[in-house]
Amino acid sequence: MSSNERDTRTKILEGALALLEAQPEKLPRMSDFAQKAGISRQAVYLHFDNRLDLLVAATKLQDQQNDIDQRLAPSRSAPNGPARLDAFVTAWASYIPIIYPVARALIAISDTDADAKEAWDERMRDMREGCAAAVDALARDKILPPTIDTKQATDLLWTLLSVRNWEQLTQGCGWPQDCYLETVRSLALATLAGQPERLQDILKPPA
Amino acid sequence: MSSNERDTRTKILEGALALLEAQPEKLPRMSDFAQKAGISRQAVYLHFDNRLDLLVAATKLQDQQNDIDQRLAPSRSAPNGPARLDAFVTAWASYIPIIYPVARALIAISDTDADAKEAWDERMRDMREGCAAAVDALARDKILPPTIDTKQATDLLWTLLSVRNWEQLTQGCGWPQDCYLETVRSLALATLAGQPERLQDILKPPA
DNA sequence: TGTTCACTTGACACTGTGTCAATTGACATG
DNA sequence: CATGTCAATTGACACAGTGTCAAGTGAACA
Repeated sequence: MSSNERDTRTKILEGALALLEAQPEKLPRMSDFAQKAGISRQAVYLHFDNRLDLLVAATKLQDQQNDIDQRLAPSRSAPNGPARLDAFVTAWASYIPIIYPVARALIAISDTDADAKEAWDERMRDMREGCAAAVDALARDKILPPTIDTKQATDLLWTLLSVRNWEQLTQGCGWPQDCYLETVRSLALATLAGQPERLQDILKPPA
Repeated sequence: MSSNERDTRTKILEGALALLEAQPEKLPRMSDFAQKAGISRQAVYLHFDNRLDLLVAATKLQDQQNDIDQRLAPSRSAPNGPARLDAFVTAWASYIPIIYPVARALIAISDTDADAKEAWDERMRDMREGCAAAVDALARDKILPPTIDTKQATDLLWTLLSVRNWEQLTQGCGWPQDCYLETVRSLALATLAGQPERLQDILKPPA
């Protein structure tokens, strides 16, 4: 039954998401995914070629469930460069905690698996396009500091917004999410939209 | 023979460093280390408990060979806050490319091995002290923006200077080292030493 | 001559991934 | 009712890599 097949597949994926979210520091094994879904380990391979395939499918499900396009809509319709930058930073920075557990697993296997690295890199390339669009909007408004070219500005914004930086600040340094968000917004606006005064109102101290 | 024993040990470590530097994206196996040193795989275990032990020893050898203390001396003797920050950023940012291959291996196994994570975290804690010292110097000079407390400033500087960010900008985005260094210096001074005009003279474009 | 000790050889246990083949059981269709 | 289909199960296997163990070798040293 085709609907049955879908059911099991999504049961695996939702179980996998639950497992990853429960303990983001642990990397579940294929047998853990199977157990969580209530099926045999081998049955997982009836639905996914391998671990990477499963994780990629999980990220796609997650993007779908969280309507990533809608989240980015305010950025796309922003009236000017700084507003666009602000909206994009806010959207992405708010999305990171949601995708973090799966992203973490993908990053972890990227260190040893070239295919996984490619999958993660592609994901980040997509995010980079959002950075590039925001930077372009700033450039059109002639707001970008003249000594910074757009490629470099994009690289900088892209790096500022990396999952690893979010991880270090919120997980490692204990920053609450709203503090992270405010800081990153201020930093982006100050550095790329020439609004250094933003730096003055950064930063509620971490709780 | 005790001197002989030392010889083999350092032969392994130097071989390991050479191997890691040759292909930083590949993670050599224990047998690769052995082969490079011209001994059997099991002999490696006569000198190191395990893979992590070997990698940690390699980082220590590297710190020793590169006289990390001397590199940080200019920072410690800087006459004021901004000079100290500048010297520290320069010293660390210049050191990253040297330690990167080994760091990369350590980070990679950190994703799955809790002991490795602890070893790497400890290394980063040491680096963090340098950040904290620079931030304290700025605070003493009353240069730190008043809304940023020292903990937060330290976290920010620490994150800016992370190996992952260096990796993304130089390896991922293709920035030459001097461009990375200039950018990071400017960013640190603009954000923490209230010198936003530094942002104007950032950034030779990447070659 | 005999002891010591670094090192070798070859085996093994263990973990985890991915593959394969035979079997079961439910369901649908003729 | 008989048949075929198909998801899922069971149990086995190959493979890679880490770390352990035991017996043996050979050179230096006493």
